[in-house]
Amino acid sequence: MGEREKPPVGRPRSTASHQAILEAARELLINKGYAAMTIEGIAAKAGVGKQTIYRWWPNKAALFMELYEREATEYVRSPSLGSLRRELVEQTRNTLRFWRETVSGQAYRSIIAEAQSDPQALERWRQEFMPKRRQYTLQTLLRAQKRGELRPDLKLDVVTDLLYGYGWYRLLTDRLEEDGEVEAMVDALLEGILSRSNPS
Amino acid sequence: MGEREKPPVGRPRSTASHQAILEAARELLINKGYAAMTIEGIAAKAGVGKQTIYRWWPNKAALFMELYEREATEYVRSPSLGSLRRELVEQTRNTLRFWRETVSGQAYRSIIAEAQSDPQALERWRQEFMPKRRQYTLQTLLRAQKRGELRPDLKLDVVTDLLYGYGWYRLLTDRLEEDGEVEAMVDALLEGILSRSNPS
Amino acid sequence: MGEREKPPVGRPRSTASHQAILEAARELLINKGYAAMTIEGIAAKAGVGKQTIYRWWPNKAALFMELYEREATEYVRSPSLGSLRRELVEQTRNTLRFWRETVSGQAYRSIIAEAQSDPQALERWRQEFMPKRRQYTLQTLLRAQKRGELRPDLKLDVVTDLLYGYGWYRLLTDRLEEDGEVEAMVDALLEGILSRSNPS
Amino acid sequence: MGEREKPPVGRPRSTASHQAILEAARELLINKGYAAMTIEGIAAKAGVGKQTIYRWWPNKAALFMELYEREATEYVRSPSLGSLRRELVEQTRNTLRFWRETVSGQAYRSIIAEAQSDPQALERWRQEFMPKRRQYTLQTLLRAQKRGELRPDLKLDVVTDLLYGYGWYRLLTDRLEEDGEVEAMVDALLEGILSRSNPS
DNA sequence: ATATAAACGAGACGGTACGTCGGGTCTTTTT
DNA sequence: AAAAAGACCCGACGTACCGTCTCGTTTATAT
Repeated sequence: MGEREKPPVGRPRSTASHQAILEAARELLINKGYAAMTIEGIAAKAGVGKQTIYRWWPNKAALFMELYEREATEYVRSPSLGSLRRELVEQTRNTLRFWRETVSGQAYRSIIAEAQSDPQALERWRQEFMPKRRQYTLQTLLRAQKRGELRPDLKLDVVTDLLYGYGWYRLLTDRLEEDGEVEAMVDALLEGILSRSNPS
Repeated sequence: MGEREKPPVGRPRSTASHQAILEAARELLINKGYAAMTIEGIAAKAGVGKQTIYRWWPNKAALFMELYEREATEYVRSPSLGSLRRELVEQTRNTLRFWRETVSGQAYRSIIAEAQSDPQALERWRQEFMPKRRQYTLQTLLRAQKRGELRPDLKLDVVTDLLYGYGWYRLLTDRLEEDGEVEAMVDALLEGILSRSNPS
Repeated sequence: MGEREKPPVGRPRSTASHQAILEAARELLINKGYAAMTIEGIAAKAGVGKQTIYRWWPNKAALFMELYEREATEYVRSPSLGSLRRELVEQTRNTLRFWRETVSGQAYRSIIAEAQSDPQALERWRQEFMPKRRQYTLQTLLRAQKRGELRPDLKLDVVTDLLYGYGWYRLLTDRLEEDGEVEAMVDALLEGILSRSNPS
Repeated sequence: MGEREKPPVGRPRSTASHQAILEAARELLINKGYAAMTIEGIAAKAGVGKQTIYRWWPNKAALFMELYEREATEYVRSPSLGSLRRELVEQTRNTLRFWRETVSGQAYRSIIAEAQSDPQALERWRQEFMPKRRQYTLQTLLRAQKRGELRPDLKLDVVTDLLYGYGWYRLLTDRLEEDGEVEAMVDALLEGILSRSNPS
């Protein structure tokens, strides 16, 4: 009945190498930046054969996704704070802060960049990676909708696109510094930009 | 008083080569995609020395900006259509269509990608390139604000970030196909997402 | 006591590539001449990455020394022919013939030429290459000296310089054709040029 | 009847440029060595267009011959010193010293080298340049032969080859330093290398 | 104990593109 | 007509990584 996992034969994967590779990649990224973070360099720094990297990750992007996942969950959550406004502000600011303060934020830029010239990578990423990230925002919106705070006909995916797009745009144009604009953005989105006296 | 332009000495820049380079780059991009569009390849196809390319453009990104500018202006404008809603919908859809239908759209993705690993390129780009693009959206918003359609306290830059972010996000996740979501997005932005009966 | 050869690690050197490189170099030299025999061309013809050449030879000169050594030993020896006169004539004519008839002779000119603008190459060459070549002449002279044919106070290195210099001079001025002058040269060297009736 | 030199039309050759080119070439040779002495570099240093160099000299070798000729005549002569032995020793040592102490000696190595890959240059050089150089040695030998010092059947060209070959060999293997070997060489050549008691 | 299997480090391999350098030519304006 | 300036095409340079491919070695399970 239940799937039978036949126990693996042969030498098991070396956790030491696994760790060394991720650590070397991380350091290279911090110290030299993305361009200088080559597979060749990672292998050398980690004291590992190149093949060992290629055995476990198909490319750099995949390697970085692993780095990213490890750090992201600590920063970005979907907490209940009572008010949707506060929740969205908090969530957006946390995301920008995460990108600003950790290596993985930089990696994220790199992953996005790399996906632009590699359709397969982009597809894989859209399938496996993005939904996990978008769910936090979607959950928040969904809760609010259930509370009756949101217009019932609203397409939540579109709103998520707006919120995510805003974040990406600031990330990719390197404008992650803390300013008051996140509140203004959330306010515009919640209330709309039209003047109430003159609904179009 | 008046600037004195001393006439240039030496062989003048060859417009033929200039054109040939841009054309070769364009064709390579169309046929083989961004990754295959190498400086080496462009030079060969254009019948030009590599040095001639390096003499006039510091890198591929710069070369593509020139390509992009040429095509973009035909697609994206800031027309007066009476209603802000119609203008924003039109503008956003035109932008997505431009990216979808022309080579330059693909190039745009590449430029964004490349800028992520080259801070100088990004800076240059933010200075020289982005304002020219953003102005179309800003003008539209400004006109509406003058007509009294928009809340007077609104930060137009924040709204532009939202609109531009939305576009980028769809571009970079390869979701440029025509769907009804642009209208929904503009509607959410104009009217806000909160239910009216229950303003937060 | 016995030397401990630690077994080599990693992929072993490919003899096929080694051979292909030498063969390609040889053919290019024959067909197109020295100037056209570029590293780039050799790599292409041999179906080999450029790096593979640079990994094993520091420059073209080194590559050719290997070619040269292979052919030279068949032509130039230090045979015992009974008479020193016959031995020197034979040896000198064989050398000129070798240079005249084989590709390596032409290469030799090129190596000499290249060494003139590369002090390190010259030094390496003097250390590793020249002694092997000079030994054939030196052995011949040494045998004769032991037989008592030569003046016992003679500096054999100086005589070798004279003989080798003569050969080089004819090589480098492109006068390798067979003529009677080798015998005359050896005769002058053996007997001296002074008239016996009037020793200076 | 008499040849009519039609007066030159247009801007006359600039002696300033001519001098500047030679001087720049000389300095580059001294300071950076032959490899770094490029046409490009000479033009830049002399403040001259490359074309101006190509207009007057077909290649680097020709340019250096001009440099060489200027200096050589001061060092190497064919003086009468009474004894052939003294004359040959003096002449050979002067030649080596000239090559060792002046820039032109280095240039000579370069010219020889360059001629190896340029048959036309070699031919031109053998016709125009070498006879002028060889005559000093030939004159010395001829005087001695007339005095009856030399074996009357001797081919003087062969002896000149030996002497010149010896010099070239030391030049090209970078062994120009003063040692006692020149005397030993001349002695071997004059007296022969065979032991008198046992003529072969 | 001994086979079998997989992962490992090391490093050579065929390639592709890089960015630079210099050669020799061509095209301007200036002298 | 010659000069300076400098852009042009060309081709080779030596380097950096890519992703793949042997090797000999190590570390497990299966017999």
